Amino acid sequence: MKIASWNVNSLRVRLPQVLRWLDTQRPDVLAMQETKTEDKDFPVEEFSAAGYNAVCSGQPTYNGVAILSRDEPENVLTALPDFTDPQRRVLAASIGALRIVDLYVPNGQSLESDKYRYKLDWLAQLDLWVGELTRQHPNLVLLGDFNIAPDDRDVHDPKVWAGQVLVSEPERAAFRKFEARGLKDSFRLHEQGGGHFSWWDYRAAGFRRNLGLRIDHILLSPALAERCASASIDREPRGWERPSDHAPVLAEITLP
DNA sequence: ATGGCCTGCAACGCAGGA
Repeated sequence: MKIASWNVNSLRVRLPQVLRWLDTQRPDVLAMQETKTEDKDFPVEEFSAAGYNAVCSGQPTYNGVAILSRDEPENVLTALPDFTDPQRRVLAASIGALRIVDLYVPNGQSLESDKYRYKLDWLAQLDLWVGELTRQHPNLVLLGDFNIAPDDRDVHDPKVWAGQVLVSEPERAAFRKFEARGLKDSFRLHEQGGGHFSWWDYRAAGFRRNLGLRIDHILLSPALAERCASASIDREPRGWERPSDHAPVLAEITLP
């Protein structure tokens, strides 16, 4: 079972790349973020022709999440429970034996911004839900753009980034709470070194110089972490013409 | 070289991202 997450930064612009990537990698599940596409405009038929079911939760201009899967998605949820929010950032679906929860965590903008407060509140509400999810679903996958670099190995220049949004201590503490609930960062099951990133700034030749952050993650419940055969970041699409600023991240799980 | 880009919407600049 190959599971992937990709912040595509506009599905309208990136559809050809997503189709190309699906054709190459053939993941069983692809969770996308920042589709920036209303549900009525979602390219269901293009994905169907590629062999994928699709569920989506979008809005104009901003945010938007979607899950593609080879098997039929069931029990779809499109919001954090008990959290009123017009922003489309959450999509959950059961696919085969797995509960998939696709997240586009708020960016936060800066520590002084109202958007940072919103991010921390959002993460606190998510944590409450994750508590329920871990009890209800032994095969839980929590994945997406977390907009958090969990530790300094995940930052190209920790001194430059110290204390800034995406690396600040309250955000990292929120990430550790998911781990305290038993979820495992699949990438770190297989790689302990630094210098592995999932996002690079469009400016300053960030990708060429590997000035990036690892902020896209696939978290696995203990039962799935035991069966995680590999985890990786596919840098290739970041090198394509007109790329997303994020790379797809992958985890392979050997189901019985 | 200490700043550099991209997207959508609208309207010919802005907000937002990270």
